Amino acid sequence: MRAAASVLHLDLDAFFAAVEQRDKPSLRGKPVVVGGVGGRGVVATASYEARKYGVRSAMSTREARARCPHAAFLSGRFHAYRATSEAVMAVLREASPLVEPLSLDEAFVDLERSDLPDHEVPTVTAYAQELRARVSEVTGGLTASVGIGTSKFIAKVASDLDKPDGLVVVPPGTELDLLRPMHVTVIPGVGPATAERLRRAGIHTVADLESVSLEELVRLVGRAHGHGLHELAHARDDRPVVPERETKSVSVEGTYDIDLTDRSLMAGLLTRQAGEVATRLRKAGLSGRTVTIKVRLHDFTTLSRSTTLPSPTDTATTIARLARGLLEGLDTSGGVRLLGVGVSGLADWVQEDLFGDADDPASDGPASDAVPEPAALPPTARQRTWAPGMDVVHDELGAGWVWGSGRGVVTVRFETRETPAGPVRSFGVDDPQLHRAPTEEPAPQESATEGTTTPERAASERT
DNA sequence: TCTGGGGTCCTAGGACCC
DNA sequence: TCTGGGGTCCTAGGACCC
Repeated sequence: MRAAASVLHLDLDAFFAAVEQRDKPSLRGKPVVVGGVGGRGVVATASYEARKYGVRSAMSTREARARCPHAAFLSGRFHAYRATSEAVMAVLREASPLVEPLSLDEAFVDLERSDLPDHEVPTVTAYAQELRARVSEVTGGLTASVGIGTSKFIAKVASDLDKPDGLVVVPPGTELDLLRPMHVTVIPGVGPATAERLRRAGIHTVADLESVSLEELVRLVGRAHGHGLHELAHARDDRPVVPERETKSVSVEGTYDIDLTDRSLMAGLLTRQAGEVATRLRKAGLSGRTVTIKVRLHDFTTLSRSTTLPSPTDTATTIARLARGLLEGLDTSGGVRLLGVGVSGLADWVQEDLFGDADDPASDGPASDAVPEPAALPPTARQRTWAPGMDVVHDELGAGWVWGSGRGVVTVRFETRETPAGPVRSFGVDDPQLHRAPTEEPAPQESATEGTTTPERAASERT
């Protein structure tokens, strides 16, 4: 904890929803929900208009629809969020070279490294107001909530106190007065499980926590967590603002609207995910030794299996083969709702594949999952390279599942016919080995409230 | 038809080495 | 032959965060 209030935390208000409202004037002043729009989607961000109806982050989209049926449900445009986020981070970096982004919409700024004459409360307050104005300027009117305090913990708590569009400075020396009446869940790291353990021990507020001895706390929640909680409960926090963190793992996962039971389908999906992981590893100049798969069963029990190579890889075929091998040891007969592949144990160097695949612990199974480049797209079709598996294929207006065990390039054709009842959508595939079915979701880039195609209509029509 | 996706960190047990 | 630590690496699961 510092002597001066020189740690700033900035949080963009309802960020994803705010970007959508900025870019689509028709959404301003209306409830907007950004998140997964499929059958098993959850809410990432709800605009303040939607929050009035009880819509919250992490709530299932199904429930959000029930609470606020007239909201616009959007699946998100991450390139727009990233671009806006980068503009904000650039503003913060003008203020201080020490900026630590926590996510697209949040960052810490170390004001000790700014050119402020001092860090007295009036000085940092005026400075933060300037910063908020700059953020609004470069983002086309987005608002941010800011907290300033003597540590990361206090700054973060402060930014939460006056949302949205607020600014709170916690004067040095008043930290415990602020924290003591608050519920233990204000402390980062205290989630539902820890809160429940503490509750059973009669600990509800930070003041309660403050009076618990370190030994008791370690007994309750474990060594590392206990020490951390003990410090934060006394408002002691010396964590520095660190601008860059090393990546520890890279992973891709997906939850499917319908539980998977077909093992070859699962193998195909893992293969595709492995390809995405490999691509991202290479882009980042990374490779890793440990390949992990994640499998969530129909009843939500989550399993992981991992294997470690003698040397790092960034090769799609190797990651895919290991992932498929790990799946083989699992009983998935009850159905699988989520599959994922990750690589950890990262090295920032890429080594030539000196040993070929001979050293792989799981060198059985097919290795050919090379994927050809897709051809140029005709206007009414989407051409997809195909590995065994399942995929959502979409154009601007509709979407459908396509799955199969064939390989190669498949063309999916979309047609719109005008009828007295309105436009009718259809789609078909040119490979008899592939099957198709409509999904419950509209095309990912479309708002559900603006879609013109119902799943039923898509299902009833085919070429 | 409750419950995303991409991460981080911690714990605990077993293998193995000295 | 029995007793014993400590340290490191690996695996699996869980809590948490945004």
